[in-house]
Amino acid sequence: MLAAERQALLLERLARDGKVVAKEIAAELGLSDDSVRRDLRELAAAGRCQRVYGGALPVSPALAQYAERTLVEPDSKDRVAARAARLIVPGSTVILDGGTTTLAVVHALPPTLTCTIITHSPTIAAALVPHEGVEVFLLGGRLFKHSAVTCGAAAVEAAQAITADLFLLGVTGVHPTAGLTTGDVEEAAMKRALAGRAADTFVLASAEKIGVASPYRVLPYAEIAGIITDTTADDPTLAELRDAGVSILAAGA
Amino acid sequence: MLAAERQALLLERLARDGKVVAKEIAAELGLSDDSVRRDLRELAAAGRCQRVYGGALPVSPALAQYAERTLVEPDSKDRVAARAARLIVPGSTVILDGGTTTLAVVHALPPTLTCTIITHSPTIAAALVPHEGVEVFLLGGRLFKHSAVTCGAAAVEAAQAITADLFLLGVTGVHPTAGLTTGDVEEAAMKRALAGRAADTFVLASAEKIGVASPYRVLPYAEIAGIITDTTADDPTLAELRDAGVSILAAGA
DNA sequence: GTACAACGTGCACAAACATGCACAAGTCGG
DNA sequence: CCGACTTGTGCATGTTTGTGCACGTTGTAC
Repeated sequence: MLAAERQALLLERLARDGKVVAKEIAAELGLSDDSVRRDLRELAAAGRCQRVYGGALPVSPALAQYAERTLVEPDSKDRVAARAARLIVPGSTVILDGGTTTLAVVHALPPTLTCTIITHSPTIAAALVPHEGVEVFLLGGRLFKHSAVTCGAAAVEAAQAITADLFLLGVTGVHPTAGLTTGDVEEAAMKRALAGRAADTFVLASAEKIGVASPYRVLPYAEIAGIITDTTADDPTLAELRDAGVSILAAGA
Repeated sequence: MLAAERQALLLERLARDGKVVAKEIAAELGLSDDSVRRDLRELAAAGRCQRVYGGALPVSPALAQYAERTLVEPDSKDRVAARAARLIVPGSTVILDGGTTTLAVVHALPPTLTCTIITHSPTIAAALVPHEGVEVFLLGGRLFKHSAVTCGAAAVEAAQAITADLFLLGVTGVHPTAGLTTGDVEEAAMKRALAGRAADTFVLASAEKIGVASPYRVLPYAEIAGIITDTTADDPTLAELRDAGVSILAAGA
């Protein structure tokens, strides 16, 4: 096993789990603890991870926070994300929205996947670094502290320059009459702009978002290709949507 | 379970529940009360929580950062970063380069600082999220995996749209004849473009970078306002640079 | 004021660590 | 084609660091 290969794997684990325990990895890969420690030391020197007693943590505490959260409660988000990840065809160009659900999509990606991912979330971009085969394009603009994504006029303008096959859209509410909604007007505009740049838009909405309405409308149902949700049997809201002609992709448990 | 991981979890609980009871956490995580108490003591010493009889309470996030730095002995990067942070005038617009040294600058910023920071590093952007008073503008473009910053034509173009008072530039080598250098040609071009957008450019170079030459030239000495480094007495290279008219800012220990 | 819980400290043990060394694989120049 | 050199890996060494227990002390509650 090559050193570079090993280090790439370490970074990947770091991004996925939010931590790496030296001894565990060594046992798993069948090599000495020393080699793993050496690698972690090098990565830390290069500023790509933070060395701690017993293993290593990601550089950005913000990332660790997210990783920790998803680790503690492996919830419906992960199931939805796994289903969404399967929509990404090798070689295609995909726009990834910001948010914890789309971040989970990154963690669900096969490590060997080759594609182009466009995003307006620095967090998503940072999480994609270990994925060697993924070309990442970051949309610039003013950073909105609330959700840590770029929004506003500059970001919308930057979006106009790109075209993609698929847009994975995160929302905070999916409601039969209110439609697809989110909590910030600028974010809504940005999501709308991104939807306009992709051939197909799929909405990622775990069960707790179904039937919920947030203040700002993002898109009409006519402009999306489908909603990915974890199937909690017969949700009445879901049935209502399906009757209205919205395509539902169930993410099995 | 890693010690750092445990402490992160404690902080998370602290933020979520507003308090932590030592005994409860110990039982929940299946470790001794002592370890939890030790962790809480350390966190309290670092100013990240307030120790009380039976557990701990959160402390205002604004105070936390200051205290944290006083305990941990600053390495040369931190000293350089702290000196650089003092160059940032409230209300000004600053371009922050990518890299571990500039990331250290973010950590060295006073929590109450109000300014605008432009960066091409998603990591820097994410780290700035907690700084309420800092307006963050992220430059979009292709993400370079090696150093996790945006580079290339699109990023350079995005840079043309902005203007700043100050640019804090990170390099991998400062050499008397080779000049200011870095390890990637695209990165060098991006750094050059950023330097062109700021009134003043200061180079951040901790001691181990002085006298080192990397493959690609970034800027001639004539175009920078000065170099910030930690003063390791009389480095011959440093003297040579000073003789050549380069302004040196010493970051005291 | 007494009882009990929480606390800090010292100590011993174990785990993780850095370092030096030896060996194998690969590279380069002769 | 061969030998000197470099590089990476694993092992053995001594050192550092974290952990849990025992003990005496301090704070809180009744």
